[in-house]
Amino acid sequence: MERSAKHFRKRDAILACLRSTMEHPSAEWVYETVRGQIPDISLATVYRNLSLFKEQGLITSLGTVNGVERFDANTEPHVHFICTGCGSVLDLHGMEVPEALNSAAARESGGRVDSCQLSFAGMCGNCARN
Amino acid sequence: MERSAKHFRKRDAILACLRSTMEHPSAEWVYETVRGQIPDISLATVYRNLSLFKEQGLITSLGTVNGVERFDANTEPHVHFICTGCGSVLDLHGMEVPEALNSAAARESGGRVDSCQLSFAGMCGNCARN
DNA sequence: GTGTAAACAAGAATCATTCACATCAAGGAG
DNA sequence: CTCCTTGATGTGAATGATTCTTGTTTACAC
Repeated sequence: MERSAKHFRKRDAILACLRSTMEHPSAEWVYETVRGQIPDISLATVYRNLSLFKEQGLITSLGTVNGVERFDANTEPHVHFICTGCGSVLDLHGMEVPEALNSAAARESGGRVDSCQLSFAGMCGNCARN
Repeated sequence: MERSAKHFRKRDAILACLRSTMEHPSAEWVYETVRGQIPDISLATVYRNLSLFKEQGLITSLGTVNGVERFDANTEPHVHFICTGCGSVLDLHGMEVPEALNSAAARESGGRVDSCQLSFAGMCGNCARN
């Protein structure tokens, strides 16, 4: 049975927020941003829905940057650059993880490979200048 | 000036512990393990020295697995397999991150690349069977 | 209306990590 | 040897991100 849009107002707003940004945001960032439209949303709702989306495969986690988890609504495999200065995260385009690595990983681990993550860390242009 | 070995007894024990295991351990694991030899070591000392070693480049961090940070005394670039079931981490040998990606990352990010991490996530042989 | 189930808010609880501060050990100067 | 400085440490409190608990609200089915 279809549910009304209103029933999922907040859940949808959280997902829409993630999908409309290139920020690779934290839970806190999503909370602050969604609060602009829906002032009575709570942080627990953001956390609850983020982990739901993650289970459902609608978003992925980049892991933690400076102790806080960062999310990405772009579930296509792609490469990240993480600035250790300011914590910003960029997508790097035009780079593929060679497919051969994936099956080699499955073979070597003796198990099942679900995902793969390639990321570079360093200083972004801004932070490198300071 | 050289310092006596005794002055760094605990610091050295922490580093030795990291170097003698393939566990990719957490701070807690290091604490419990070193405590076998040095019962009066404290968890703060473990944390303190781990972040010191990290600054000095003697160890690297894998990032967090299930909310806890994991360390690796093998600073050679290599690939990891992380089991999302039991949290174990394996080294995958015979895989290189193509060098071309590194310079492409530096170019695209407009900054400086310090490190690179490639990891696969999935279920290890044991966990996949359950 | 009544019942049901999911979504939610608020705040408490948890847990990894860090901090503040007092203490201790080692080495050098006198 | 005694004083002094320096860095390493233990203890316990503090922090901060994340999760849990409980009671409330919402939308829908009957």
